[in-house]
Formats: sequence, structure tokens, C-alpha cells
Amino acid sequence: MGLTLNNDNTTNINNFEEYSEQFEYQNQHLYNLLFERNQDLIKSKKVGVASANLKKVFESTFKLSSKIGFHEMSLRDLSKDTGLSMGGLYSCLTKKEDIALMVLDIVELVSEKNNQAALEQSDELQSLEMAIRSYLYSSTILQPWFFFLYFETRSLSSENQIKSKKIELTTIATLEKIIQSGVDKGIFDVNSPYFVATTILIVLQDWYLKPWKNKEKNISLEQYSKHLFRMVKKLLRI
Amino acid sequence: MGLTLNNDNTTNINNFEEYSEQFEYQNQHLYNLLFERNQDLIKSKKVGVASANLKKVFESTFKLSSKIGFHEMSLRDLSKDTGLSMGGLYSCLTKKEDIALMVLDIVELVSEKNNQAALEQSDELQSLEMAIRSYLYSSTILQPWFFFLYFETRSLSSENQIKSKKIELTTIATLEKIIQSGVDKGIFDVNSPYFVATTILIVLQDWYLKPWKNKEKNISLEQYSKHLFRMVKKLLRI
DNA sequence: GTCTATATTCGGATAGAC
DNA sequence: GTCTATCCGAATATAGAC
Repeated sequence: MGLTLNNDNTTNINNFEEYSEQFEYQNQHLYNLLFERNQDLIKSKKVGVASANLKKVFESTFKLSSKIGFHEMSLRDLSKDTGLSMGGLYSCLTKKEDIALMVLDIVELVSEKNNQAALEQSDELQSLEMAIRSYLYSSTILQPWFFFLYFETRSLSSENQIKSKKIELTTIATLEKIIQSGVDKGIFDVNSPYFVATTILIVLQDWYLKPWKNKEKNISLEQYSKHLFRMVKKLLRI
Repeated sequence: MGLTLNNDNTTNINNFEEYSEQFEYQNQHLYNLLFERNQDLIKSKKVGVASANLKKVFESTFKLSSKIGFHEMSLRDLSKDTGLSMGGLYSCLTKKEDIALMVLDIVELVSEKNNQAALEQSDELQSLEMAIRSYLYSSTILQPWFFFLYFETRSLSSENQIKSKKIELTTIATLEKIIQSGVDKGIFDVNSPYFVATTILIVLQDWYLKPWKNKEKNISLEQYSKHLFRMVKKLLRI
């Protein structure tokens, strides 16, 4: 199991490998979940077939759209890359936009879990560490999903654009709440909890938005995580 | 004039208003410059006519593409919003992609100037302050341009995508160089100059990428600038 | 359920009038 | 130089065979 129990019964994450073992939103589980949560959008009714096709669709979508953008990627491109026919594509979609909708759904779900896990910790510094680790680790496993949502939010309807923005704002608010709580207790010393919170978030985002920067510099996930946590402690004067 | 002279003959920026007064890449100057630098792409040969049309084209492009994306914005949309006919559009463009190319050109130009201005300062802390101010101020004046390039880099040819990435890497490298120099002199105390540099950059980017976040929180440009500079000093242990 | 073939719309770009 | 009308290719989505 990837989680260890603290004295106070809250859970903790030690490293990426352990986290990854218990992270449920990946591999076949992820696509089964997608199928369950979006049965209204999916014509095919057999879990096995549909989720196998969904897997192909998302992998190809991420590959193609990361280079040229979602809108520029045609369904013909997608058909070629997945090996599915146009009919095959439309067996697990009702329209192109569904792909983006499902990405929004998953990122929203995972982000909520991350925020909850952070808030469940017993003290503020642990909460911040949990927030940082869970966000970094989950966005590493689901890098293409997080990346896609960031750059393709504008492909969504304005209603869903708002949903997408809200994910970001809720995460910042969660971090800010934790920091403010630490300030109130006299653990942290900082002028603007909001500014620290938003800075943490964009550093977290930078990890999945610009992975090439860190690859070029040979910065590993654990190094990045430590850098960030050290920075946070400096900003909070710990 | 917006620049004041220091004792050592380097220039300094005091506030946005002063900076804005002397910033040459705005209003009619900007579009005249665009015309001069892209005569090969522009059929129309009269400066006045062409730059007036370019102004309309860019203003409408930024308005439309910020909501739905550049690729989703059709030239018919653009024609309607600018009030120009299709023929009118093609009098100052040879193809749609030219718009994105010209944005790249301007952002590149301004970024280079910013980096130079930072490096010309006499001491490292002043260099960082100059980098932060010039980047924040110029990206405020040219917010749609910087925003567009960030989100539409993928609409460019792979050759130009590299150019766009390079702007970012060069700015990080400039900041890193300044910090490293300060570390060598014993002025700054920091483990990873690169990490601080990249953090500064993404905080700078966040200002023009997510202006709504700061509007909601009523954070002004000068407040943001001070927050960031204070953060930098904490990270450098000054 | 999945395929091929096709209907239909819409995009970028152009030709030719004025 | 700018407009209108039009071409042509490409995109999404569907219909109907197997």
C-alpha cells in the first residue's frame, strides 16, 4: 500500500512509487470509470469494448493535440492514429467535444480528492506537504490530462470553462485556507497567504505544463518536490 | 521621461506610469513597426492604411481568440468583427498564420529588450528588480500579445514553436545568470538559482495569463510587483 | 458493433469588378 | 486598394452495408 498511517490516524505519502501503487485513476480502472460516469455519451454498452476504445481515443488525442491543439486535430487524424474507423470513434463518443468534457470530469475528480486529502491532515505543514505531493504525483501520472485541460479549456462551452477555472480557484482557496490557519496559530509568518497559495499552485502547474524544462535540467520529480517544499518553508518563515 | 538616471549612469524604472510613457511598443508606433518589419507579408504599401488595418486585425484577433482560440476563429469572424471585408483582410496578410507570426515577432523583440535592460544594471538586486518591473509592465501593456503567444504557440510551425520556447528559456537563463552572479559575490544565499529563476518567470507569466485572478482579489499591478519582489528577497535570503 | 461511403457545412484563399 | 462572389478542400457527423 502506498499510504502509511500517522500516529493521529491521518494518512501520509512517502514517495511517488508508493503513491502510484494505490492511485486508482489510471490504467484500465480509469477507462472503466470513464465509461461508468459517461454512459449517456457512449453508444457502446459493453464495458470491455468501450473502455478499450476510450483508451485508444485518449492516448491518440493527447499525442496529437499536444502538438497542434485539440481543434486542429481532426477526427480523421484521430481515426488514423487510433486505428479505429470513423464509425468506431462514434461508438464511444457522440461528438468531438465529449473528449474534452471527459477530461474535465477526471481532472475535477482527482483535484477534489487532492484537496480533501490535504485538508484531512492533522497539522498545517503536513497539509501543505500532502497538497504538494498529491498534486505533483497525480498530475505526473495524469500529465496529459492536466496538460490538456489547461490548454484546451477554451474549447469547452462557457459553462464548462467556468467549471475548469473553478478547479484552479478551489485549489488556491484550499492552500490559502491551510496557510491562513497556520498563520492564526502562529506557526507561519507571512503577509499574504493568498500570494503564497497562488505561487505554490503555479509551481505545481509548471511541473506538468512544461515537463521538458525539467527534463533538460535533469530535475527529477522528487527533487522538484523537495525544491518546492523548501521554497514554501522559506516563504512561511519556518 | 519614464526613466531616471542612477548615480552609476544605469537607468531605473520607478512605476508603471513612467514606464508606459516611454514604452515604444504600443499604439500607432507598434503598428507602424509591425508594418516596417513585415513588408514581405503585407500587400498594401501605404503605412497609414496598412497599420490602421493591422490595428483592427490584432484587436479583433485578441478579442475573439482569447475566448475560443485562434484556430477556432475563422477569417469570416474576423472580417465581421473588424468591419473589413475578406479582401481587406488579405491586403494586410498573406495568410492567417501571419497574424501569429507577427505576435511572435513583437513578443520576441520586447523580451529581448527586457533581458538587456536587466543585465545592464550595476548590481544584481537592481537587475532582478529591473527584470521584474520591465517584464510586468511590458506584459501589462501588451497583455493580449503575451497571452496569445503563450496559448497559441502550438498554432505555429514547429520551427516557430522552438523560437517561442526559446524566449522563455532565454528569460529564465537571464534571471539565473543574475542570481548566480549574486551568489558568487556572496550577496544571495540560495541552493538552486535555476529554481528561483523559473519560479520568478512563472509568477511573472501568471500576471498576464490569469489577470482575472488578481482582478477578483483587487490586487493592483504595483501590489503584485511588490509581492513578487518581496518573495524573491525571501528566497535569496536578503 | 464496426466498417465504408457520403451528406452537408464551413473554412481559407482567390478572382475579378469597381 | 477594397469589395463581392466563388472555388475548393476539409471538417463533422451520419446512413446504410455487413
